[in-house]
Amino acid sequence: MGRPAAISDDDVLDSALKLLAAAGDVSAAAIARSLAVPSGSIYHRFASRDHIVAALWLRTTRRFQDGFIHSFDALDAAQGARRAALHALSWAKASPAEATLLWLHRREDLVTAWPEDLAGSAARTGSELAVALRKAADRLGFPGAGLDRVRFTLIDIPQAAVRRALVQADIPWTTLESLVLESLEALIGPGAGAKPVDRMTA
Amino acid sequence: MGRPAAISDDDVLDSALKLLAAAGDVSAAAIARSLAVPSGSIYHRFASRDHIVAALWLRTTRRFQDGFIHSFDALDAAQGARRAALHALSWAKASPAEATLLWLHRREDLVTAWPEDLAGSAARTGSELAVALRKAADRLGFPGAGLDRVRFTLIDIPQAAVRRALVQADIPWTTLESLVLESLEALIGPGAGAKPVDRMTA
DNA sequence: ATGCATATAGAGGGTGCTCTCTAGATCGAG
DNA sequence: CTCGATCTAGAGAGCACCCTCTATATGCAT
Repeated sequence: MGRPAAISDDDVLDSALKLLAAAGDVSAAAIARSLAVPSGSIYHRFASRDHIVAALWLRTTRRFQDGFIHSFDALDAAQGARRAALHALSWAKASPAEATLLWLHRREDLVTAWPEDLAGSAARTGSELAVALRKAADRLGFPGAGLDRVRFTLIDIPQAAVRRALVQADIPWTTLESLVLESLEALIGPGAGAKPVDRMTA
Repeated sequence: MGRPAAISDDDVLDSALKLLAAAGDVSAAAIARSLAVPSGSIYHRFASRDHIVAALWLRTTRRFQDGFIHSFDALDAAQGARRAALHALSWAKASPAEATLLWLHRREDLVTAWPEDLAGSAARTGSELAVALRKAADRLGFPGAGLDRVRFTLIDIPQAAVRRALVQADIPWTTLESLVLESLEALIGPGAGAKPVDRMTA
């Protein structure tokens, strides 16, 4: 088999995650320092710095998304939606560094040029989410452009709650859960979306 | 008076904003290239790269925040709240690059080390917002910890809508306005916050 | 034991950025 | 016109980082 590896691929990604959450960016050199190996060893596994961060982004996205999509496997659509919305909160609570990576940064800021050989993987991951949302929207009774409403409710608002938690450490998770659930009820609950709120006069 | 300046401070900030929105980060060298002046001229006005980005962040925050806080000057509190929530959308629509700067990046990622001499300015800006929110929360009938609810409704949810618009260009602004207003009505409208939604059984 | 596959080890070339320093240009005041 | 103030002009020192290259170590199969 050859000489055993001193570090694993996941070691590199874990180190990159730690550095990213702390400093806001990563360099291959910093990862190597953090792992106490020469930078050459890093490049033996990953073709470039961008490959490291892209792989980390993919791993993190899939870790979140698997649980998110799985949340829809409830008996009825409404309960699945509630579980999915709250999943972002519980996941972020358990994995704040990964949540920071996904939702406090832009993917294109993390990865300067997305590697060619990971494009397919990224596209597949994106499609999975799109399909799950489309299905959830249909089951909830929001076909067509109603998808925008469902996505805002199940993704954007929960992410906003997570951002708030990451920025303001003293806010109780229960408060955020309530706010997310109340919004959900108003936006995609029974009888929602019928008529918009009466406009302001000015 | 001395030799007239070829570029103004605002020219530097405008250039920095443009580069930031496009590439996700700025260098003093890139700003100099963009303005077609030697980098020395940049450092004649700003002590460091961090001073440039910090000044830009402050200018942008104040531009948004002035309008936001002003929105509360309505006859009744509820209307003021609606105007404030929608202000984020109209401002972002008019200034997408500035909205990108404020809400698609973390301040600490933009500015490596916040300059000492701008700390007071930043603190003052933060306090202004805190005071305005506190006052709005009280007027809306959400004292004490109710502030968290008001902040989520008037800041976090509108920002989530803006992020969605910046990421997904084809979503109609009217859709986002409806979603923001409906959430607002549910979270801080008349009779809101009384009882949380009935919990899921699992 | 020998060979091959697989890793580590570590130096260093090339690049780009931050910031400094000196020289020169351009204005108003007296 | 001369002086002082203010700015541009531009080179370059110092530094970090990306990535490559060669040399060397370690394990399994035969």
